[in-house]
Amino acid sequence: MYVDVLCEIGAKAVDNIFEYRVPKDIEGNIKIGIRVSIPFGKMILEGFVINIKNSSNYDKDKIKDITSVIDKEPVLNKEMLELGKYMSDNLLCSKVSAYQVMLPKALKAKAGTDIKIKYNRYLRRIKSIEEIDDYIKNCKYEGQINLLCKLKEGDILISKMSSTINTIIKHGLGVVVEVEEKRYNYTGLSNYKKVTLSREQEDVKNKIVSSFGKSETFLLYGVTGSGKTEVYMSVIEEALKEGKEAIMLVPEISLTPQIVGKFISRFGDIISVFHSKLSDNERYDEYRKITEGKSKIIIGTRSAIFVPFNNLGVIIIDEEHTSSYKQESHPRYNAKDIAIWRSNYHKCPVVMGSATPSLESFARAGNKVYTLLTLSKRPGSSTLPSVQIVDMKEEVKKNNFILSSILKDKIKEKLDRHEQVILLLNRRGYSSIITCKDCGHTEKCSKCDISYTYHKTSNNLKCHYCGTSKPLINKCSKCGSTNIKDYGIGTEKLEEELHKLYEARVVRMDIDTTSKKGEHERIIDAFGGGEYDILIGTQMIAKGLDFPRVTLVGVVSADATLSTPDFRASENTFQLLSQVSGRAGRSESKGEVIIQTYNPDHYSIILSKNHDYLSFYREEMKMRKLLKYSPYYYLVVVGISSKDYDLVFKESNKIASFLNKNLNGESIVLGPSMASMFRVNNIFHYQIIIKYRKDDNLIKCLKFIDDMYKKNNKIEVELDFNPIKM
DNA sequence: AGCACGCCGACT
DNA sequence: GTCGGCGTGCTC
Repeated sequence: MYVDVLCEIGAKAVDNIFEYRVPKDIEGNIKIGIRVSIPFGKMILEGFVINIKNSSNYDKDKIKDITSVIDKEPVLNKEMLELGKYMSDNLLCSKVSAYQVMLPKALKAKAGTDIKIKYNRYLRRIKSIEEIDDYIKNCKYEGQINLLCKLKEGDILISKMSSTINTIIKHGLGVVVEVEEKRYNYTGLSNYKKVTLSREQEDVKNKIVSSFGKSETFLLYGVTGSGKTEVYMSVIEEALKEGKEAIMLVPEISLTPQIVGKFISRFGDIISVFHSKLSDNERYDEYRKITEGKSKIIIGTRSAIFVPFNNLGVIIIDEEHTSSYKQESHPRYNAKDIAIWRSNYHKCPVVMGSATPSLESFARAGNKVYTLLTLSKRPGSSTLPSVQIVDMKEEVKKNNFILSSILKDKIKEKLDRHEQVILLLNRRGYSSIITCKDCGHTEKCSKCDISYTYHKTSNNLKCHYCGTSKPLINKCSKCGSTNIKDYGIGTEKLEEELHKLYEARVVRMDIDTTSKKGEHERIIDAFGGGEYDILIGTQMIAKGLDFPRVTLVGVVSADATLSTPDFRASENTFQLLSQVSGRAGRSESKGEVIIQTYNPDHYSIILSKNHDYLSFYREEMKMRKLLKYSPYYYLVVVGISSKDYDLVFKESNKIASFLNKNLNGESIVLGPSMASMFRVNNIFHYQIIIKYRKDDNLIKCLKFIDDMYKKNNKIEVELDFNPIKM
């Protein structure tokens, strides 16, 4: 007996089938989709059995025996094997990576992984920030400085000990603590009551339920607060009644504990939950509940789309417009495409819901590719909040740099009435640019050419791209002047400003305050429970939160999103503003929203004022048509990167001229141009953008390029179909 | 990914 | 003369 094995190594050069012989005594244990241990060169690796056969064409003297069979039952079923094939053919990703991404870490092919980690070790600070800074001043080792700067920000997860860590401990600056990663249990909301659906909700539900057994994609366009979650739950209930299973994707579960709470209250323990903060063990536990048939519903982020249900009844994708459904690293898949593939396989409907659908989805609904369903009313008495736009150009003249007069007054008014306020500022840290007033030099990360962000809490300069930190400098690194000024407002500075202006209890929520597990929920619960008056945060506060006592939402700067170098900047701005506006006035009291901007005439801002999605859609579609962007054209980004600057430049041009010659006349090849983050971690990035409608040569050409550079390990070529960030 | 093979600079 | 730098290519 012989087998085709896909080995664990992700490198492109090894992403091929290797043939092995199966010793007689373990033949009975071999199944397709099972993991095996194999000798590979001088190593012992793991791999997936992709095929079983009786003979082999490979040189009889060179073929080796399988070492052992790892699993009792296959980790990949027939559907997963087919899906992996589809992914590697269509995304041009490596075959192994397609399979690995479907599995929890405990079931991935990876020699030496024994998922039994019960404790995590952290390095914890035991001296004050000032004392650490003093030590850094006399320290000349970059590794220590970087680590100490991180230590000032909080505990550091340690994967293995190093001399750097030992030195820090020896000097009494930190200690190693072992923390048990507790099971992350969601408790159901005790006060949750199943509500009766409105007429409109009932209609929508019936349309979805009547498509059970068919592969159909619905776009559920429902204004914020129109009760999409209730519809999802009753659809899932119907699927369960038919003995089927359901997948529900959400943008980021720790952002939406309230939704999870509702589900658990209604459906109990037949739910598995997947989110980014689960430990490997916890994820494996949740996964096993599914493979053992104990779970019928999975609620989770992107990767939950792969769970091996055998009798899938419905797939729901909430907030379908969010970028998190697209994976931004190696198998660059979009969970929405996987959902549609699985819906074809299982003959079940897909429901994508949003108050501000992506232009792509809404256009498909217009072309009847998706079926449009609408929820236009907010059930009960709550109404959409009133939105006011403030021109910050005028406010600056009055010396109001952070908060406008009107926003200041409104905050005061709400505080006096003991109501709550949410302030959104899509930029973390204290200030975003550190500039020398004498020579104009801006402090930038030495590896990435990105301006440092100053974090006052830890007194660090931090590169938001590569994550390295160094202490704040007090003189210009170019001319030595001490005349240094910081510009730009981040959440930390906003917090400080609020403390100056009001006697209020303020809580800040951004990556820097929520990196610890469970911290997210703690802040949300504490704010919801009235322990704070003002919640400030980055866009992570915009999604899915529901606080009845919030009557004012302030957008401190709508321009941060609008000015990103991305053709979706307007769309993202409109979505963010609409979404954050929906946080105000979730109950009887009418909510108010104040948007501060330097671009008060921009259509994405004006139209969000009236919650006018349809006008925004029409306006933005005109731009997309004019500029030949999605959804009128499909996009592929060919990313070319290398440590060698000259080589990237040369090869990028080669690739571009090859594409120009070989693609059909209708496709547009742009570039090569420097990527928006040209140098990150000392690697240079170029990109070529291809816009196309239909091009039979496209996949062939890209596959050719991909194969060609598989052999070249000096240069990395990465293909991104329908990119979200550019 | 890891390891061997192979071709050029600085040392006991 | 050799030791060792890491560039290149292979692994069923």
